[in-house]
Amino acid sequence: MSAPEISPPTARDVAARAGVSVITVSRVMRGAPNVSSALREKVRVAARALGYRPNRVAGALRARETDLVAVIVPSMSHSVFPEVIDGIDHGLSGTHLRTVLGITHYDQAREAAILQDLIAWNPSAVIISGLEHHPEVRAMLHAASCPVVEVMDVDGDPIDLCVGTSQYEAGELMAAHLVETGRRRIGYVGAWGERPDRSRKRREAFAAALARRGLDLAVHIEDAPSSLITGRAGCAAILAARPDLDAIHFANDDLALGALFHCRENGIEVPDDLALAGFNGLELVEMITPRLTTIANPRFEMGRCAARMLRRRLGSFDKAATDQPLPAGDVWRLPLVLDRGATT
Amino acid sequence: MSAPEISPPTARDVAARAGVSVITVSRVMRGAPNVSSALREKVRVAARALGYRPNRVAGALRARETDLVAVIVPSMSHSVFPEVIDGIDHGLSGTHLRTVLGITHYDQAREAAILQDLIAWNPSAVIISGLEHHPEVRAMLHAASCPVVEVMDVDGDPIDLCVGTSQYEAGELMAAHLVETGRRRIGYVGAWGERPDRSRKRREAFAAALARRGLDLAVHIEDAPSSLITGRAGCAAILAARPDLDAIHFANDDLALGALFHCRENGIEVPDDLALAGFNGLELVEMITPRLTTIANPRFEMGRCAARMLRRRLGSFDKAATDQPLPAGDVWRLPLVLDRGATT
DNA sequence: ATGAAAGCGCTAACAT
DNA sequence: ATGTTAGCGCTTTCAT
Repeated sequence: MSAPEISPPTARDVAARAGVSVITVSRVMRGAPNVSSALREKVRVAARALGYRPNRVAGALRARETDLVAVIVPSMSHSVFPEVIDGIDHGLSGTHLRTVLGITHYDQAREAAILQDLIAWNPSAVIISGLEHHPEVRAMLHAASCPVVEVMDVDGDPIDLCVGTSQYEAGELMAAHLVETGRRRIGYVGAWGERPDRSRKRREAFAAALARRGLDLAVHIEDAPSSLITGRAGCAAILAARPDLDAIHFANDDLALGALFHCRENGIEVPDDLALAGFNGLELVEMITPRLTTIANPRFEMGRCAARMLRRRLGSFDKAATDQPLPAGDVWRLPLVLDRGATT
Repeated sequence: MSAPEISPPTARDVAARAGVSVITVSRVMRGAPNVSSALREKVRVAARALGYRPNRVAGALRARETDLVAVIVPSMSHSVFPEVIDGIDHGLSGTHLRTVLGITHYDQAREAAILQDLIAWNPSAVIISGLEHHPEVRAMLHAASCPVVEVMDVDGDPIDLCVGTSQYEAGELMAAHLVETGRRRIGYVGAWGERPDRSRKRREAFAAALARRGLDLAVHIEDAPSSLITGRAGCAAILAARPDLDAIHFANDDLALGALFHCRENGIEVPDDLALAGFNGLELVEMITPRLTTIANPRFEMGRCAARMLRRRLGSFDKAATDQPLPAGDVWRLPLVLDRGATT
């Protein structure tokens, strides 16, 4: 509280103590070449004695290199984006790169404001969720003087780097599976204006794939954020309109799981009366009985790949890791895996 | 790729265009007083024309105020910490404060390294999970020239600010509930060396409260990270040793949920044969049948309060929000709410 | 291999 | 109300 507010030691203090110039301190601290081991050692001793840590803000200003990675995601309230962030953090470990977080809450205006604010930090990279952005956001990303990774989705026109899965592939995969296992009266339940846009892409691909097979799709979109409760409500709603359905595909696993509760409470046998299918491949979905059908979306891996892609671009494979050969190209499409669950 | 790498406009450029001095530009951009509306307008026009955004790194260096909040959490792989971060982000909105993230993976050495790295950014505040830290971490936090909030737990000796719930209270609450509802042969299942330490505190309080009632506690700790799978395994293991148990308290809801699957698969009636109790109050636990007993831990709210506490300390209630009166004191203990679930 | 000088882009402190 | 000067702490550039 009433601490004397002592300011931390600077490179000058270390230089004075070690009897060298500030620039030598700078070189030693950065591990730069051209310092004799004698001086190197003197500086190390002095720095340790004073508890010196280089001020990253000053270094960043002068070197025009902040080592900050702006990570912009739409939400933290389901496990998808935290897992992506976890993957990013994992992929960034061993570098000095640090994640600065922005949460848009699926609000494009907010996304623009956050990006603007983060870009003012002169980040070393931007990782942003999705390929669909407000024109202003696209413009800012294009103008950014750092690498940009768009993560999650590969169906579109990336600004720079991109890693994700194909939403179209997901929709087709699920349509093929449900039809192959004999379903013909198929519904789809989404939530909250289909945020993120990826869910709309999946639905459209799903509907198109069914159409190609001569089937149509009953669609119901709940006007509420995606959650178990919303899934339960959505399931009830679509069945009220179409009690004959033999399969429902949900925008994600949370909704599908909520639907499972509706079915349990109403004596609907899953998957015999009704198949339930989600998207994401959450751990829970793979444990619950009956197991739901889903598509495993590699969330952690997408984050990890985004980080590795950045490091490749930034040339920051300082520590090890260069041994693992990275894929070539600026768009990495990761595989989706169908989990048939109990629907066979 | 081969972009001309044009450097963004600076305050000088704006000043030149507006025919004023740089300091006037600075004052206008910060909304500082003592600028005539005529100049203010000129600067605004010039700034907009050039697409000028003040460089936050330079501003931070000079003003010795970064507006970065170092947020250090142990994990992103279950929903607890993402929700805390969501709360922090919410509580920080309307300020220029930005979250810089560090994930320790429950590794104290890593925690120290991350903190050291983040402190070198001269953050405006540190929010860190838990009260138990490596001595080196405690020392760094004490030496930090910014406010520090320890979040999650209030049972201990806070360094500065603190907001969380009482783990001891949680343990006692659950013991009282299980005993009141007639259980007498009680077990406890934890995971992974009881990380975070809070789970150990809860277990100890739980055991002590049972002891006061003349009951002892069968304890089993799985050596694996907390997850549904681990909960299922832990439940099986403790029942193998103690098939007579009539209640098991798990370190968290994930474990308890996994246990529920074990019970289902083995014809154990919950809660009639065996009561299952967790901790956290996850949405899912409140929907599943039978509903598990749990204690709602206000994760989002803890994050939000941490941010509000900081803003109080930093005096950054710039926009509105001052109307909501903040609690006094530097330690906020938030309430825990028992959710009896199906165990009555 | 080492250092001196200059300056990154901004804002505090001090004029006027 | 406006500007001038200085300098945050570091690293680039250019000597030596």
